[in-house]
Amino acid sequence: MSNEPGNLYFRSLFHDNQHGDTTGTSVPVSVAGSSPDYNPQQFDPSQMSYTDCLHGFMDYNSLEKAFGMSPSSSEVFSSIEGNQKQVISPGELGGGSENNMGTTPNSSISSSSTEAGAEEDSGKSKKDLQPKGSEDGGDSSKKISKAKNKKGEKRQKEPRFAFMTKSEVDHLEDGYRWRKYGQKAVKNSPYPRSYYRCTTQKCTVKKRVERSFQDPSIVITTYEGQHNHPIPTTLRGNSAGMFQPSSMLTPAMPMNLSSFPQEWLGNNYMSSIHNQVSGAAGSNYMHLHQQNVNPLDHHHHHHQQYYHHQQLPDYGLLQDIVPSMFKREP
DNA sequence: CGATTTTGACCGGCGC
DNA sequence: GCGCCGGTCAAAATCG
Repeated sequence: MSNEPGNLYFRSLFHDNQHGDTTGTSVPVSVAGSSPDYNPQQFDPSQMSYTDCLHGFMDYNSLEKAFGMSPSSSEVFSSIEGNQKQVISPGELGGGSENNMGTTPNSSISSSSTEAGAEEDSGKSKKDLQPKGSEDGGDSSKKISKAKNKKGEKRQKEPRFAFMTKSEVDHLEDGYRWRKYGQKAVKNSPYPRSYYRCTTQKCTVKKRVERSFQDPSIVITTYEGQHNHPIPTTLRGNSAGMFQPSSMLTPAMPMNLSSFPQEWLGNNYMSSIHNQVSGAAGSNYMHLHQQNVNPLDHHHHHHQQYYHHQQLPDYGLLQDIVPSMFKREP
């Protein structure tokens, strides 16, 4: 299914520059600056716990362990794999906001927040119908001989990491070079899903990009695998500069959405989580609430992040692994 | 002219 | 076993 389970970190970004994607160096980053309660100091001491957890968690080795990729701890989450069946509740997506996106698509999170009924239309008329065999003459030669992986390792168990981004552009600039290798229609969605692969040789990282069928302004990006090379383009984000809310704009810093969540989970991004995500630790997802964006701020580059996590097919829930980070502050 | 995108076919897993 | 479906391949088209 299209909405396959996965840990989804929902991030919302607002950029005024339309289609600045390929240039990629001007994506502004703000850190929850518009949140009324924003208080950078509150995270540092108290939230150190989950930040710390994330650091460990996002470390790749730890990630493997935590997700049961190493044999020693695999059984820990095997149960989680078994019972995850839930689907995102559409209503939860950005429930608090009104969809006033009509004129200012880049300034507010518009959640359709419709009920599950949205899945109806579309879907029909897939062009994927059977290949009409024959005609055309000699056919058989066109078979694809894929290199078989040697026995045991069939399916890749690469960790997948998905997040949602409110963006007008489908493909977000993250500093890496990607080559598109496929596109498929998503079931129950009018929007296609694109498949990208890192162009660096020997790098097997893949990436899927699709637009939410519920809220077209939201892009769901899923990274798979781990880059084994530095970012080909320029600089990377540093947590130092972005930590202070005053420096909402960090023009020199692209989004740097790497395939690794540690970069932005490890630093101040957590503050955004803490502030903007309201979720029940017991539920399987967290719903987002939108802080009001006042029109005056349109000229600012608001880059707000929301994290929305769902279930992962292979690795279980993030909150199950690191429950502390999903606790709501009283 | 090389690199990338487009796009239909093919593959393999899964459910019926 | 067949058909659906998500994912991938690769030839053709397009881009820079």
